[in-house]
Amino acid sequence: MSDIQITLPDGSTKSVPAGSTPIDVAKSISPRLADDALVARVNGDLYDLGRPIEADAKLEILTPRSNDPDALFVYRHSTAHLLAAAVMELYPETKLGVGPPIDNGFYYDFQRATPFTPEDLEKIEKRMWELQAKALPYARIMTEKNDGLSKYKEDWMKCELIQEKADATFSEYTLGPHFIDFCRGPHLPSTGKIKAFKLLSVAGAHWKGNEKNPALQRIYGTAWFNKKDLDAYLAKLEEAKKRDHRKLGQELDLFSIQELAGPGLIFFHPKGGRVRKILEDWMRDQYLARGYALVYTPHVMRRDLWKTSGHANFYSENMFTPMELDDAEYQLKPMNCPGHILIYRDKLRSYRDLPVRLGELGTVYRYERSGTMHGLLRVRGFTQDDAHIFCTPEQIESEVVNCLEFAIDVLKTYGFDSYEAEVSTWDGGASGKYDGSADQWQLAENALKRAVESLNIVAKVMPDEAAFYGPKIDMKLVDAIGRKWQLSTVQFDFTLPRRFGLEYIAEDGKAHQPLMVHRALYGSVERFFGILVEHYAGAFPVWLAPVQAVVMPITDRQLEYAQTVAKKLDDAGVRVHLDDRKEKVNLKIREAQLQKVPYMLVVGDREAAEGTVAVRNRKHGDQGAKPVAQFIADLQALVESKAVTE
RNA sequence: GCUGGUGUAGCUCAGCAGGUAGAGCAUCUGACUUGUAAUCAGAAGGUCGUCGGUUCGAUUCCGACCGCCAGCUCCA
Repeated sequence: MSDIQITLPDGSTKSVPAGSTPIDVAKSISPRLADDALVARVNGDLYDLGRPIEADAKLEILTPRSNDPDALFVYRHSTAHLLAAAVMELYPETKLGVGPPIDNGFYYDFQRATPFTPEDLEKIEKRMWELQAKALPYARIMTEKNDGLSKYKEDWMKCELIQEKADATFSEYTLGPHFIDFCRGPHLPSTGKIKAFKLLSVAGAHWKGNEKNPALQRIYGTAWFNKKDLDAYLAKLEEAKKRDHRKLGQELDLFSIQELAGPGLIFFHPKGGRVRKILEDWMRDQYLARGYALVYTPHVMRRDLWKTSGHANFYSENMFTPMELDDAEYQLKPMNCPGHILIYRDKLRSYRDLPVRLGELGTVYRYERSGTMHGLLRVRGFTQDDAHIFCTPEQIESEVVNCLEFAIDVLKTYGFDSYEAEVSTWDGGASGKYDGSADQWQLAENALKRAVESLNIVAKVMPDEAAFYGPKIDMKLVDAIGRKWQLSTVQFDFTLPRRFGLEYIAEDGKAHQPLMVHRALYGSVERFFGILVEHYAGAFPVWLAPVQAVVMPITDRQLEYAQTVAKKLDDAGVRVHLDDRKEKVNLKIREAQLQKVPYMLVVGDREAAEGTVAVRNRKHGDQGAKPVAQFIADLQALVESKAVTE
């Protein structure tokens, strides 16, 4: 048998007989490596440790310490198989769907007449650990397609997959005596390598994600290389639960959703309203400072308008149904763009007028399917910080740059340090599903890419992810606990200017069609508000806090002094509340802490005599006494700098 | 919309193998004048999501609907 050359990651080579497996090589390097090995990467492809290598190759042995996302994926995929094997032992009549790894874990889809209960999950998890302890091998078997189909005749979903995806010969993996799965692999050598996992939930799903297909039961789980990582992840889930804006929204009395009014419709309470005003004022001021004009457009408009814009056609399932009025049909607006377009079109525009930037905090109504609403994040009525820019081809690059700078400013202002950008482009026109000319797409996509470059933004290009009416760039922020949220979007639109026949008179004296850019930076004010609540866990920075300070007299002897303190703060523009109840300070402090008020100002006889307040900060506790004027000045400095620490 | 779960006082929750409900907090009243995370006592508060069915009798069992939750699908 001839030898082959194996090149290792450090550049060294090893000569081994052809047909050697990665685990053979690992053993020859060190027993410990062989022991830790999970999976191999051979010339960039993932291989089972026991799969022979036939020719010269680059080899990398992946272990938990490799910190390699592919290794974790294989690990989670194998855990999904472990789940399925346990289910098949306990409930042999179950039909198997698919079981892929996902971010943080895995799932497996099953079809079974009776639903899995939480108790079933416990039973399954217990069985999984039993199979884990047996260190069962994941064995790879090669099968002829025809044999495979008859082997899986009991499992219609697997047959469908084999029909669609399998080559003439395909791989399968067994795990124990009761489980075999059509699967590309690779997998861990044995269940003994799986050290930390937990089943999390069972939820409905449809075969191939199509709701016309049969409903399946999906069991979700999470899996990690070790218990510490698992515990850290579970702690993160707990933390996310604590930050849930729906829970905090109620506890902090920020907003509510009323059953009598309908789902997906938000009521901002006084405290939430106070914060929202700050967000809105900031945004409107920025619009004016950055050369946008503020406009207001109606909430209902004739259906004819929505026919012209095309929304009555391609967007109708997202619109509230029309209402009859004076023999005409009217419809609530799902978008602000047609309104802004009507303002643009209301007079003849010269190239000298461009760019025209029309901005509005426009409340739109969209029909969302009943099961899809989620707190403030997914609603039926929401307010976009929406602007439309009409410009010449020469202007688009600088307009895009301005939008992106603005978007980054939003992130910085609200305390988000990290973000990601995605440029979504078309397919080059191959499918015909995109509107607009190749010239337009090229112009716009180049402008987006150049803008991103000039600002040193790292952006992923997403081919064939554009809207049908134009390319776009989306910004995603990363919050305090590492979650990503889609926020700002800047989108070109080649369709609406044509549909509405928009024009400007250029230097050549002829009418040209302007380019149009949609852009929303908060996205939706409601949604952004929700993201802020979760990011700050309800403890808004001082400049955003609905109540910035609570004055707490210790006894009613200091009531009068407390009132003068509160008045001074109020006069200085501080959002202050006077807690003049006949209650103990301990209680007042506790409640203010729970309400996450940044400053508690205790006033007793000493403070009254000295003209001071005893400052307690929600995070740092007792800060000692300060003259009232000093406290005001300090707080104003925090507000002025929009500080996120206090 | 689909699958599964769920819905008891303002909030968090207990209870009921079918005999019209209970706690803590909040609210109200009274007492306590209190120094950095809950003072004490009393009172009041619910057509047990809605409608219908079974039953002598339903908050409890059954059905439909509505809302909420976890997902699917979709998306700002």
